Amino acid sequence: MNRKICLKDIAEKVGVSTALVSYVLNNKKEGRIKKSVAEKIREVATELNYRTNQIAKSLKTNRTYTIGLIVSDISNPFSSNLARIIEDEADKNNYTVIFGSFDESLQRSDKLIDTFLNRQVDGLIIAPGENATSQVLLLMQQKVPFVLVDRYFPDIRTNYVAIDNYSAAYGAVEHLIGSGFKRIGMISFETGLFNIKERDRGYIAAQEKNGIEYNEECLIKISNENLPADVERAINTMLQKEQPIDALMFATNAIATHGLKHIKNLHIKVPEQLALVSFDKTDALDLFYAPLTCIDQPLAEMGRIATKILLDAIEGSDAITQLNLPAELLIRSSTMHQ
Amino acid sequence: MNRKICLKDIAEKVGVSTALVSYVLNNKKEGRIKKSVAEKIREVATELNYRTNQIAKSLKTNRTYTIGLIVSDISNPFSSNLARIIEDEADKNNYTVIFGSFDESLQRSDKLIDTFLNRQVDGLIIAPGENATSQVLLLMQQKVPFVLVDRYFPDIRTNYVAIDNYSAAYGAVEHLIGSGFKRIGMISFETGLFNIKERDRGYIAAQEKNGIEYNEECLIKISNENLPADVERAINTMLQKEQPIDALMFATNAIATHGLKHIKNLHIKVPEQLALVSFDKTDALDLFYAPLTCIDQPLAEMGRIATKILLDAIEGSDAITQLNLPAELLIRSSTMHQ
DNA sequence: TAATTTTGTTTAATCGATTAAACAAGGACC
DNA sequence: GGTCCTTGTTTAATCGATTAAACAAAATTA
Repeated sequence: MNRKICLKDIAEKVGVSTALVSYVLNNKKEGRIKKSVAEKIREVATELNYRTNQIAKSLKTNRTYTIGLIVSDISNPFSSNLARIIEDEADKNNYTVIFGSFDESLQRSDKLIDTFLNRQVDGLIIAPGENATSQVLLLMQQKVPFVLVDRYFPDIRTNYVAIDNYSAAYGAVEHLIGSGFKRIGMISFETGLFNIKERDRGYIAAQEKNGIEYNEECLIKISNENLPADVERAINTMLQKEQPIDALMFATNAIATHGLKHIKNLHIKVPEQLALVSFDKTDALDLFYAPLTCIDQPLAEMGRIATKILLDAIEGSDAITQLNLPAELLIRSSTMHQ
Repeated sequence: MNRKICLKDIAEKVGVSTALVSYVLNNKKEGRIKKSVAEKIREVATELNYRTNQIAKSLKTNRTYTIGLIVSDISNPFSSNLARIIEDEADKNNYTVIFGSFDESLQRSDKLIDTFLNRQVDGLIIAPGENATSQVLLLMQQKVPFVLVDRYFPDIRTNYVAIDNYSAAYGAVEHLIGSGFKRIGMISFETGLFNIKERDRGYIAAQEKNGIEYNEECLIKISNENLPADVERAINTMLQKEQPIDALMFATNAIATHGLKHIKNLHIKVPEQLALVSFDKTDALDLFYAPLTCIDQPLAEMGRIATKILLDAIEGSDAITQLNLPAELLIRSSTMHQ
């Protein structure tokens, strides 16, 4: 790259000190600086095409106006949509976002946090993985401003914005039961993640509450590693029981996407043979032959609020905000008898 | 945040100069430093939980190990998938990615470039918008390392990685013609973007080459602003002609997604009444009742190569690499007569 | 007129690293 | 014993900003 123009270049050209240039370009000491000089400085700055070196500025001011976004996979539509909201909200406040995906690996998220802190981000927005409690505790101890989104730890007092997963699942199952479905399956993750466990719990509770005996075989927890194969196997299992399921719930959009591909291949009629509900809302769910009834998380709100909370924390607030927003159940063809 | 540990803290605790600490932690002057001292320094660094201040380091070394990714919308699956590839590739080389979406606004992309350059990114990966030529020329003039992806300008000699859009569209149309479809429509963007215009050109050329007279009414170019409404209108128009189309091609995944929703609502049989082809490959296209024949761009390759080219440029290479990769036509139900 | 205030600007320290160059002490060589 | 290397470490400049404090000159007040 070309040698860059710095304050000194402007200062020399105008014949003043760098301090004065800095004051002018930052609009400080407004009343004190002679108008003609200020004008001249601004003129020369534009003429030389001056560009603030944020790195130098950050070193001195101890603020990078950067926030780090850590998610499991930025290419998951949930994450990329969230990223977009956060980007916009950050931008409004002159922040820039750096991001990283940890693929549910504790080691990778450790490394990401480390990298981002080295880069002196002003704060972090994290959708933490399983077993990330020690990570989070460390951040608290180091007094790093951060907020968790989507996923959180009920036992740790941190900022977080998420939905009420229990109620969301509960509501979805009640809707299924109300629509006449009786043998409701669910594919979920074998995980310690609280948000997922809450979905499981809601699924179970709604059935018990409505006099449906909870059948262990109907809640299949798969691993993230072999997602596609595990989903297929789970569906096959639940359909091949002597009492096959008549409704199926997907705990996440990733499970749903693979589940739908399989169900499609099996030429199963939805909802006649099998009703379906999924968490999240994606284009893929819309375009399935029976558009899916889904639990639509208020992504825009989550992203906006999370960013807001983080920026407040960065500004020094030590309030802790914990928010469980309601998710909306969008009822569509996949659970409606014709 | 807590006061941070810096080199000086380690130096004082060990009783040496900061220079020595820096040498040790960066593994420089290997042979020269007494082993016991080096060990002690490393020990104290861990003990104090030292964290390099990358900002300070960057200021001195003039390298941030950051690359800026500028796309129209990070939440578009094409962009987020690309972002993920770039992230992984960057990470392998110890780079971090900052991103920004410009929503096809020239002004916003100008601002993003400005912000990123102020932050001293080492280089940029850009999927540039319409009329961005002056932007790009400016980057060249300032000798900023950058590479364009997906979109590029044929008249400007820059690094780029994209597909061969003309051939991709041409091939898709030939496939349609070969499958017996005769009145092929296309919904594209009214834009100056070369990659889109190439798709249009391929669409037209393939028909002419195969003795199908090109009908202007069958290529409808919409605007990005009212995409959903425009897509619906375009489809209606092409279906309501006295000679309705029997096949339709979507120029991008965004057009396709909205188009499919509409076609679904119209209960059109695919491919019996209307065959469909789309650029890009997304889950949504897979889950449509007739999985879409699509032009699958080699995203992973594009992302990897683009990153590689950029890193080379950052390292000082002034080679210009221009790559048009072939895209694969995935033939699926939406164009196959039963 | 002297003291004080205001206006306009500069000086110089600082942020936390890196790194060329200087320096000191010990060992090898003639 | 003097010269020259080696080895091991420190000094000090530097990156490009910010900003408290100092300073000088002009204007106001007493």
